[in-house]
Amino acid sequence: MRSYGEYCSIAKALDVVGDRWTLLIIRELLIRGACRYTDLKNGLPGIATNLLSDRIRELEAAGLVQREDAPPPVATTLFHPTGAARELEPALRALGLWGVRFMTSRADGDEFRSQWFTYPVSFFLQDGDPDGPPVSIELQTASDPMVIEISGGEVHTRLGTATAPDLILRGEPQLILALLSAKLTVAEVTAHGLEISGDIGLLERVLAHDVAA
Amino acid sequence: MRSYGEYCSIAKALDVVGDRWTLLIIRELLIRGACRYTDLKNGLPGIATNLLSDRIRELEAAGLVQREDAPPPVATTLFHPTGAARELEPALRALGLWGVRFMTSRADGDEFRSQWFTYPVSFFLQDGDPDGPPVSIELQTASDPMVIEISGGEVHTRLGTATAPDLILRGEPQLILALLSAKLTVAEVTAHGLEISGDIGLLERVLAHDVAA
DNA sequence: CGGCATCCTCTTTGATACTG
DNA sequence: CAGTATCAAAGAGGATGCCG
Repeated sequence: MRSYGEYCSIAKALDVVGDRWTLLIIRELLIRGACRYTDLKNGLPGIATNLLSDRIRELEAAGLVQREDAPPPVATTLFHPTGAARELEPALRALGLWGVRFMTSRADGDEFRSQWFTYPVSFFLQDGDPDGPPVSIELQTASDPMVIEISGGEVHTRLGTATAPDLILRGEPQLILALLSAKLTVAEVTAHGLEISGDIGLLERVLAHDVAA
Repeated sequence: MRSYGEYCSIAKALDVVGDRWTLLIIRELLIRGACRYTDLKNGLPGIATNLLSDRIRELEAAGLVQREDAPPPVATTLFHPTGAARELEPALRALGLWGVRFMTSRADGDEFRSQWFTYPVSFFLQDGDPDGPPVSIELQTASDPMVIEISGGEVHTRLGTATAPDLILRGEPQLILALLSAKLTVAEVTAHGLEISGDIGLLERVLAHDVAA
């Protein structure tokens, strides 16, 4: 990217991460941790492969990505986010929170990946009963399954399935999001086709009732 | 900007403000409030005038800017930031804080405008003595003069001069920044050419000693 | 298959000149 | 003051080829 040539910390930050796709690459690396090239490509639908390779190299040069030629059994290149990249998390969180306003409907053709639930979950869910038992919620969409684990006051997410989820939400991501953000009620999302099975009362424990969004 | 086509709030945010120059236009509007076209152009050195006019129109369409054809005596168009634009402030703050790491030296040819001090001042200064008397610090660089006003626990900045500043800092912005961020001492910045006059002890009151940057 | 590089087309940006 | 108009240069997108 061509520098803005401004002695301003916002402009300097954008000199490094303001290029198209760059912040989304950081998003994938922060959500998923070290990724293979193919993981990144899958998490960034629409990116041209030459652009991805260019951006990775630029991020390496800027010290935001570290490349590791992993030996067998991995036998592939892993791209790690560095500390400087992790320090961008507050900026990504702030942008993501601001962008929630555009998520009420899903544009035709918009791609979706389960891991993108990570930020919204962190915005909208909290453990309302830190002393309660550990519970898990499985999210099933057209993308990979994902699990929200609530335990001891902490809310975590990961790709994968739960062995015995306490609650399963199955359907369109925008319905799951409407439910988690309390924009729609259980009755409403069910009417729109979301399949809910398990301990519905669990939602009371995790829904944050004080989000400024 | 071409949409990323991803159902992710970060991608959606970048669909709106991810274009080159867009966040910097928001920066100017948030720092200065309603601006004339010429103010924006002056605060965005390097932008092509056709791009500025394009971006303003896009921001208007997105509901981040409101145009006002001010009647006399102003007799010019004013561009106001909307509430949605103001809600981007946390994102700009986070990016600006991250970008402070690139401010230790000033690249050759980097432009500077006094109002860009606003965010760094908010990062690094605080009123350590909320019950103390109101004081003001005037910053004099090659750009317009600027005033930091400390009073009742609050720190404010504005373009302009103070009638009787308690402290004047005059010299290169990177030296002022090094002083405010406590990267260099008074003795060091003075040795590098910063002219300091007035109540130096005042710095003790305002330097935040606990910034995570 | 994973990690690119090349080629080509199309879009966006930048620089400058000009206008009501 | 607040833009348009024009044109060259850079960047993005898409397809495909290559090599371990």
